[in-house]
Amino acid sequence: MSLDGRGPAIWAEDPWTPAAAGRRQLLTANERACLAAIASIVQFRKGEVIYREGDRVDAIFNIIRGVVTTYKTAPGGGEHIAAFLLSDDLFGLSEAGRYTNAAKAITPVAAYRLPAIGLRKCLCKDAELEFHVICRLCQELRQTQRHAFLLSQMRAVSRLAMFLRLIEQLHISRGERIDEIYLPMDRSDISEYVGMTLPAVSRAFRSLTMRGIIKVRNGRHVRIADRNGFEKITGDPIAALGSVQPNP
Amino acid sequence: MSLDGRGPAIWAEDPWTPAAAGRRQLLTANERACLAAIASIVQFRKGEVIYREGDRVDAIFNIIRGVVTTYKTAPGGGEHIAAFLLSDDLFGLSEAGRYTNAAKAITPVAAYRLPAIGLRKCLCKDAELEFHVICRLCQELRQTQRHAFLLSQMRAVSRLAMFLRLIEQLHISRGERIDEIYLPMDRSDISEYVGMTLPAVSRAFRSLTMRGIIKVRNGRHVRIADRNGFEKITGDPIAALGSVQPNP
DNA sequence: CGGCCGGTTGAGTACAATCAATTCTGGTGG
DNA sequence: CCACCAGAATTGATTGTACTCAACCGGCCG
Repeated sequence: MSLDGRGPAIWAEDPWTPAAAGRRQLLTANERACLAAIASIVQFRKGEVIYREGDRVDAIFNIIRGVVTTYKTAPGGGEHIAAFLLSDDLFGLSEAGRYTNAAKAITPVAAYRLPAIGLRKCLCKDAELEFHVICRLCQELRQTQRHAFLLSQMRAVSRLAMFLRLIEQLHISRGERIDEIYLPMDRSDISEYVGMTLPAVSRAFRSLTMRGIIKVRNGRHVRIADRNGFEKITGDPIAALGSVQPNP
Repeated sequence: MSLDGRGPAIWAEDPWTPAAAGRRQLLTANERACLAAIASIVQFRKGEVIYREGDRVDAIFNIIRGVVTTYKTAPGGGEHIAAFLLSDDLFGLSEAGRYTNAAKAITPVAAYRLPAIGLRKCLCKDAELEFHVICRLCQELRQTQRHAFLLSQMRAVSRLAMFLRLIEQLHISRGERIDEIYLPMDRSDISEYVGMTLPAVSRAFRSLTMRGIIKVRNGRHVRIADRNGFEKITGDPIAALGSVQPNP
């Protein structure tokens, strides 16, 4: 069991620190080593199912590289993607000892596998570590709330624009330089995340493109061409804070 | 500052304990006293706004009695309700020192107000307490994921049925005996939670009623008349677990 | 009694779902 | 290198659902 030279990693902002010091590595070398001691490294092929909804929880995962989705199957048979997870993200949320969602790799994935029992021991020993997990959970919760907010929008273009903003923020919060948003998932994944059909996603892309709001290259690279119009659609709270609001 | 005789309370299940021991009080008398020491009790009238999105976070709240909603305002001006919070729930999620949602009381509310600084000190002193907060956050996260799942449904009746199931589960997990689901919120709140217009909610109620799936009394009391039909619509995972799964 | 609020109902319309056909793209093998 | 193929993505035509706007009920309170 190689340790990849470093060990598990958790990145998050402290939700209570006002100075947006930005996302940073939360774990000390010590903590990473402690986690590494119980972890093994696992690999998944593109498209491979990692676990199913309702399976007994034996482990939590910490992504090293690649993209994972968690998802649920609707009564009608349709799939609903709950989240896209990237490197350093955790997944394996459970309820009463069972996974609440299924998970699958949508790219080749490498991850640390942290057995639940060992992890729990680590947590109870280290209050600092626990606090970091709390920070990460808060971030996860905010992200899921944003997802729900997106889904509550009635117009398809709003949903797609908000989706693009979410992905953009994801990249930004990782400190990646971006003039262009890279979409690691295909259109079908997007449609399952934003709660529309695949053709509707395609049309929404076209609508935004033809209005000059975005420019699409290669299907997976999107550039915000008209930031103003874009924010008018998404109601970007960050921009709203930054820009002036003289008379409400 | 009275302590209400007991002090702050957090209820949750341990997500990793398979034996569904059910929801229970997580805090020891000690911990409750510790929290009580920094807490004050606050009251809000029905309809009163507790804080706004983007306000500086000075405190987290723990509900004693009453119902609170957290919500966001959409670009178009519409409101989106992120969650309904009941007694013993926590609210005041923050990002970079600011509230991520607004909060308002939809009934008269009494709550403990826990200053953020003091709370943080309490947390870092007590690994046990932190673990309980983690349990609670996981529960919150699951709830929000279910909300997103609900919102991803395309048919209005599905959304409403799932909403009713959510509220039912809420009551059940609190150990309340229920033959009838009580809705503490009005139709407008429901519409803002399930992402539809108010008339659409009304029609969905009527549709379920006329199909014999539910019976409505007084607008705020709903009984599941046809549990089978109901679960066919919601795809109840609990029922799915309860039913046979001979070969996984 | 009359206004007000929460809730329901009705008519018309617009948007996205549906089903299906077509184009585009990347990868493979001749 | 190009032809071919399979999957992804776009486009088209039609239908249906839920939004929109507006009128209407019924209880509650002044």
